[in-house]
Amino acid sequence: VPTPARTSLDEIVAAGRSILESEGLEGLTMQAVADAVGVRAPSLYKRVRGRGALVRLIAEDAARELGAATDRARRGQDPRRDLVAIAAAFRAFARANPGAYSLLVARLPEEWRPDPALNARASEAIIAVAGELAGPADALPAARTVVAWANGFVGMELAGAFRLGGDIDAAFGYGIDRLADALAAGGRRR
Amino acid sequence: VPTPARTSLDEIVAAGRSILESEGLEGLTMQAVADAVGVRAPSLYKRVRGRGALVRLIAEDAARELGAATDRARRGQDPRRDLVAIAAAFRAFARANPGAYSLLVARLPEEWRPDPALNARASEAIIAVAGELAGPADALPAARTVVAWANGFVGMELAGAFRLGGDIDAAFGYGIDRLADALAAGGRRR
DNA sequence: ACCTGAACACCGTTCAAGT
DNA sequence: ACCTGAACACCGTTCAAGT
Repeated sequence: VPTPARTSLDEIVAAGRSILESEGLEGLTMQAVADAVGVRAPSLYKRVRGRGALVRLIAEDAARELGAATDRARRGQDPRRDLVAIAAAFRAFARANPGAYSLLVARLPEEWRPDPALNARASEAIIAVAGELAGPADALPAARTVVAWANGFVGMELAGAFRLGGDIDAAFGYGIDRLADALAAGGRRR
Repeated sequence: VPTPARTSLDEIVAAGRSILESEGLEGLTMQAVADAVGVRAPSLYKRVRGRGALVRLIAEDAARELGAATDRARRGQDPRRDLVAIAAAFRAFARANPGAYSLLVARLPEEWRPDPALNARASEAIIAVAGELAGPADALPAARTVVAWANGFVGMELAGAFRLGGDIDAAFGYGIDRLADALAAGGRRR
């Protein structure tokens, strides 16, 4: 007599993501997830290979969401406006999902890391726009400069590393403006 | 009859840092540290409050080292040269000490985090130079832009996030050049 | 004063046994 | 086909007992 399924992979991933946000990565235990979905811990292994695989599924779920958010921010008319809008969407996602965002940038064991293709997809929009601003020859280093800045800014903000006071929103605006100027100037130089 | 000390706090921190680099943060267990210094795990608690405190001591040790390295890179003659040199020193430290560097930027429980003052000290040099380039009015946001970019770039490099090929060294050079241009231009505008 | 074994509560994971 | 309790190896940490 087959036992009816009492949970699902989607439910497990969603519960895990919620626990990650409220309890952090150390709080994301198989026991906590099992409790949340109403099952005993060993049962989780019917649907996930283990904790590392669950972490990875959560990261991939978040990467897809981040990619969709940055895509929505891009309108395709004015590259500079798009750059600002994508950066804002990126930051908004990280602030709304600090646990998941940290997972996307953390140095984790290989098996825990999200599919590289998904991570690439999450920076697709910003790469395209950076290329439009800096010119095709500099598209890749320009995109890397913007993505690195955005990742670093948001990461420091989440880590509470901006401790000297001042207006963080203004610093974000200053940064994206200066970067947009710099990429456009670098492109014109050729 | 007092037992002679068989290890020291310095030795424990050094062993912990070495294990962090070779085995990662999950591999940094009290057992592994105890083995490395030739003592049983409970003995470590005579010198460290617990694993979180040890992680914090390691992070603070690394922050001091990073601060010293960026200080050495700054000569105080040409701000633009200094900016490039400091960024290079920053990146070199992170590549030589990826485990410790990740600790400095990771989102960790409050008790594990290094003393904010030490973290601030590690970015002191870059803040001063960014101020010289961008002008006193923009010193803080300018410094934050540079530090965010450097943190983000190095973090992505360590996480293996640059997967589209191309020359990573060139991208680093491109970024620092564009940022130096942009800060100087932003300052002149006033 | 420092070190140790034993113990406790907690992990992740496996697996035979249940339905 | 899915779920479970029991078990195993491993954590961090405490503490009484040793020297």
